[in-house]
Amino acid sequence: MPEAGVQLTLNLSMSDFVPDISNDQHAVRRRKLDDMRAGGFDPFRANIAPTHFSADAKALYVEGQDNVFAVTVAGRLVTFRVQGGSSFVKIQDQQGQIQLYFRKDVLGEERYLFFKKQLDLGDIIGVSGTLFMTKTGEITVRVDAFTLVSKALRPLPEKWSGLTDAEQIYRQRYLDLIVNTESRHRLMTRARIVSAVRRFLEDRQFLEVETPVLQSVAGGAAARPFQTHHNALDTDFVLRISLELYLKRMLVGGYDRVFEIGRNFRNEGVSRRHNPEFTMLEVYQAYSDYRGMMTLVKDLLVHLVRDVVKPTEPDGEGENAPRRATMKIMHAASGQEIDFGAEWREVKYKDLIIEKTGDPHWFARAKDEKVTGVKRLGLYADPKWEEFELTNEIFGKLIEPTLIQPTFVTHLPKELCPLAKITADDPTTIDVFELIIGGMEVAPAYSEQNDPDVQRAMFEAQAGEEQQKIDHDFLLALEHGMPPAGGMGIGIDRLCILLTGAESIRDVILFPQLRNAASGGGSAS
RNA sequence: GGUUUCCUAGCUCAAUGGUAGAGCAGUUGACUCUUAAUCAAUUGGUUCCGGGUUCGAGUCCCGGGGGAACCA
Repeated sequence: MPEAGVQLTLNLSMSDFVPDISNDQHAVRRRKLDDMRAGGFDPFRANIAPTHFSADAKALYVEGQDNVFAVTVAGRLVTFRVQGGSSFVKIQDQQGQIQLYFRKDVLGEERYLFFKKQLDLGDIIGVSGTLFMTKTGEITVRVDAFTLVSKALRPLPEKWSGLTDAEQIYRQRYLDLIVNTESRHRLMTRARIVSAVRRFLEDRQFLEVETPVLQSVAGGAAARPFQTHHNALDTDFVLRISLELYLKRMLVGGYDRVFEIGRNFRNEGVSRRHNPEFTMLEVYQAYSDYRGMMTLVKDLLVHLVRDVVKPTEPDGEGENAPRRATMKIMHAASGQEIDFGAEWREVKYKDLIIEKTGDPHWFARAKDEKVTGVKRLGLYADPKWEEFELTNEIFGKLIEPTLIQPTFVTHLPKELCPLAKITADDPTTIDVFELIIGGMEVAPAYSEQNDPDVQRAMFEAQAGEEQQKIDHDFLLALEHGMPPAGGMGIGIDRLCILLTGAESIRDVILFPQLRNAASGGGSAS
């Protein structure tokens, strides 16, 4: 065995850098890098100018026109098949993979040997050459020249199984993206969804704005905020839990159609459905109301399914049947297909509760009768809960999870949200809907409360002992007059779970929040 | 926060309480149209960390760390 100490010697000034993992493959790759540098070539100082991404390059090829189209492409080496004097490898870029064909008689002895001996899976290279089709029908670049532009000092995960360890997938997402095609596509779809949402709203004259993350009062939702501190101002801040109150100030300011796509932070549990930081879309439209928002959100989701996700289904029998466009997306948890193309159900909250309890007079029952009723349905009921909480337990546990197809649940009890307008003919409910899809709340929307006096009363009632949590600056804004408006919010992460068929919120967030990794020598106390 | 469960080579996984293995990757060699290329040889281990039981612990027990699922 050669001297490992020599192999690991770095030609860099940061000589006290010690790799956390040192293994044979790492040492071999580092030695190759050292050899290259000793020979006067440093891959980290090299670059090339690609003319095409992989798929675009392949699309250039015209059948029968071998070695006519010249391209320069770049990417990471993901398969490496050396076969004596000729070799097939594949590189991967943002669009996918493309095969490259290296020949000793084209490149010459020296360059071919460099290719064969100094390159490893995971390295990033650029090549120039011409397109041709192999015997087996794969469009391939016949390489005339190549450059190594980045050396991978660590090996890629296994090519067939990919990376399966959930922890490593989240902590080293870049590896997941390199080797797991499904992850790469899912997270790319997320990026496209966000981008399509922006375009959809901009096409309808909505302005995208950015409001503060650091706030004095965390308003617009009921959640525990993260606390932080500004040193120079010597002031405590909280991270926002909602976008709502600042966007409404924009309505007061005369921006009639606004939206923000931004990160919210909630200092609560972490689960398959919850990440401490998550992305929220909120939209406000002056002179609209919750019914206007209903049309908007439905148009938006139909657009996203049809033009971004683009699901297909087999058109005919058999495994090789052609596929046709559909509006159905598989919902793994329920085993059902969600059909975004069908009529969307609209139903009042009260009607769902009455249906579930079988009691047409449920809302007139005394509190102890409601406690009994909830328990009879097999749920836990705490006598200390408010009446609306008892009722909402039925909705949350027994009704919401069963609403798989897109369903607008309207006219929720007014206690559930202090920021919406009271229904004209029913003082116990508000003019809102919650759009439920796949058993999850996807989008709540309101006819926004713009009466400053009613709003103040609602805040005061809700705050109870914690009057200091009332956002008086927001109330001051309302007193200057806010136009009637519809407002709507969509949890982007949950939307992406639905539209990509993901199982967990962590699968649609690039870097989900985890505990600090074990520091290696974790000692027992 | 509770219950269950997982952590072994770079990766994917084996191993009745009894010598820690395989595939891929790597290394060496052969091979000028391969498709998880093939063939031959071969390197590689703090079994998450710390204790304990035992003649003997990857395996059993206790504590800790991290992940996952379910519940709250």
